[in-house]
Amino acid sequence: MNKFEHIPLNSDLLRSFVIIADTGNLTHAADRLGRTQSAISVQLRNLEKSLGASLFNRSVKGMTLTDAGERLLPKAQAAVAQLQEMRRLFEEPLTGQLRVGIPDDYEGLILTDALARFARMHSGVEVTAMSGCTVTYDKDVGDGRLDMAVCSGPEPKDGFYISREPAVWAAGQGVNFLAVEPVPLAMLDRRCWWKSIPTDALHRARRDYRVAFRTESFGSLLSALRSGFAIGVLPASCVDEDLQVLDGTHGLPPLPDIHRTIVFSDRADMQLCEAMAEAICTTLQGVQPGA
Amino acid sequence: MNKFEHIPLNSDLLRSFVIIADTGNLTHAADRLGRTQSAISVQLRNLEKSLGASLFNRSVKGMTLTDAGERLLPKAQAAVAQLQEMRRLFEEPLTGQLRVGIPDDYEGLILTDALARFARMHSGVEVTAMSGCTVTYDKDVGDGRLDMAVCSGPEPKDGFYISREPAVWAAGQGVNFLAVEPVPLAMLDRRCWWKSIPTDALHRARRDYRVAFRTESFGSLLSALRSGFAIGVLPASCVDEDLQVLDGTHGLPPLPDIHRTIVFSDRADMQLCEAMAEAICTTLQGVQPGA
DNA sequence: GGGTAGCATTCAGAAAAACGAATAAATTGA
DNA sequence: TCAATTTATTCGTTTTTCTGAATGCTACCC
Repeated sequence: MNKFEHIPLNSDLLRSFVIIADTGNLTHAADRLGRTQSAISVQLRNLEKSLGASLFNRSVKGMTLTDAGERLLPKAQAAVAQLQEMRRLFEEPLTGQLRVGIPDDYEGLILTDALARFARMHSGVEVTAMSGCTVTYDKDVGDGRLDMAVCSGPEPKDGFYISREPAVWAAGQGVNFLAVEPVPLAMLDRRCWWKSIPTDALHRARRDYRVAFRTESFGSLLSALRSGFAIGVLPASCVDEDLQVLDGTHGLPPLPDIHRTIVFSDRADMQLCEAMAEAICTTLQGVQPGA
Repeated sequence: MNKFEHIPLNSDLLRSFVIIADTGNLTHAADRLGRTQSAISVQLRNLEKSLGASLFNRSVKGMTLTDAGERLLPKAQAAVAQLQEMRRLFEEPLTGQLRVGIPDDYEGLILTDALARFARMHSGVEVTAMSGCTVTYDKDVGDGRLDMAVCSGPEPKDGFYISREPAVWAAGQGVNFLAVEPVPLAMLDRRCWWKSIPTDALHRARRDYRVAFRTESFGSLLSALRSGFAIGVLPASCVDEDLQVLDGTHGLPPLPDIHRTIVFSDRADMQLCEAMAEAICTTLQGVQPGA
């Protein structure tokens, strides 16, 4: 009288699902879950079988959600978050100091939310945030000037892989750059990968361009694009109703994905880092669906 | 870079926790979970270790929640329910007919909620509910006149053990029966265990009593007690602010627990039964905390 | 066309969890 | 005091899951 099928979903499988969706990559997900790729592959297969629905379109570029997966994701995220929250019920509050570096580009805009969330949850921790360019963080963390840093770029760094999203060509609504030659380009003027992504891509596609707008501030870049003055490269999640995405049909070359990683210092208090990483992941999850 | 401690609680452990709390009995919980008693004992130990808190006071009478357990229970229930809900996202709606028997005592009052919940969730199922006395259900289910029935009584039936709660002596607020002899007793006049519980207990304690109120309706019994006219036996969850609980300090003997079980017909559609059982359990969980 | 990245699958072995059965310890009830 | 109930624990066995390493497949990129 005890053989009931209606057993709740296993939260471990669900967690794997969420992290595969975050990273869009089985291998990275497996790494983050502390499992092997084959184990996660099997887990996902079991989850899909148990639900009777396919959750991901597998491709050689990675895993993208199916409609069913898209429907499941927010609920799964909520469930996992709830389970994580429950653990905090019995934990004593964290204390200490934490120096964290976050990019000063679009992620800087988003991640202030993570800092606020963290401050609300762990009021005993004194956080020093530093907003700067990803490329220097590697060294800052290695040298112990930072405890942890969020890094993003076209190549995943060694560290705690968080998520990825496509980079896209963006322009203001209603503007047609199809015929314009050379293309007017708005770009970030930084000593980092942001600068070279658009020009490299255009070079490869042998498309002629001119730099019409140059700025160090990500906010200014967004404004320039919205105004219809030029086109440029943005992370997909930045595109809102004022912007349109341009692609191959407009004669523009494909762009690499942007990968997010967190790097940690050996000397850091990992409990604090972990809590901050959690806040960051949660914040980014809230943003991703709009991507 | 992947060794993180902050792993969400495992939902299987949490489910075990919820069901132990429901049943108040490791052995029954294990039965319901389709595991052995030793496995559940170990699971609980692991959950407690992982939270760093003790969740149950173990006694030879069963398991009762500690303060920590009391705090965790509602969240755990919500989390498990959420996981169960998620499964429904991908299931096709149930159809068919289901004949279910529910007691016409206090549970009948509560379980109409379960019927309503079930109807809302599974509109394709035609439910026929029958409200009557527990003792006849055994036969009705065995003979196939009912697909399932909720049974309650001072002894657990063979079947799907749901939960238990104490029976208590109750009287209207502000009334003092300490000195009254013989005790004025209000009782249910039924051919079932309800009738014999109070009288048996009083006999054993050699306390003199007289039957001051006799009714077949549970509602009337409640009214009689509230009015201060007599004392009687109620399930603990029925005691509200109009009633007081009497115990040994008032010279009244201890009472047995009331056990709830669901029995199923061999010929019933178990998918439907399962869904109904889930609705019933969820409803009762919502009530229990007030017990 | 060759190299690469990424997922699926396989297999032997290791590790973890549960079984089943038995026993200990504690407490209640007769 | 004895019997019954209930949880805790133990132990050898079985089942399940994961590892690690390898292989196949496919699509993409130079």
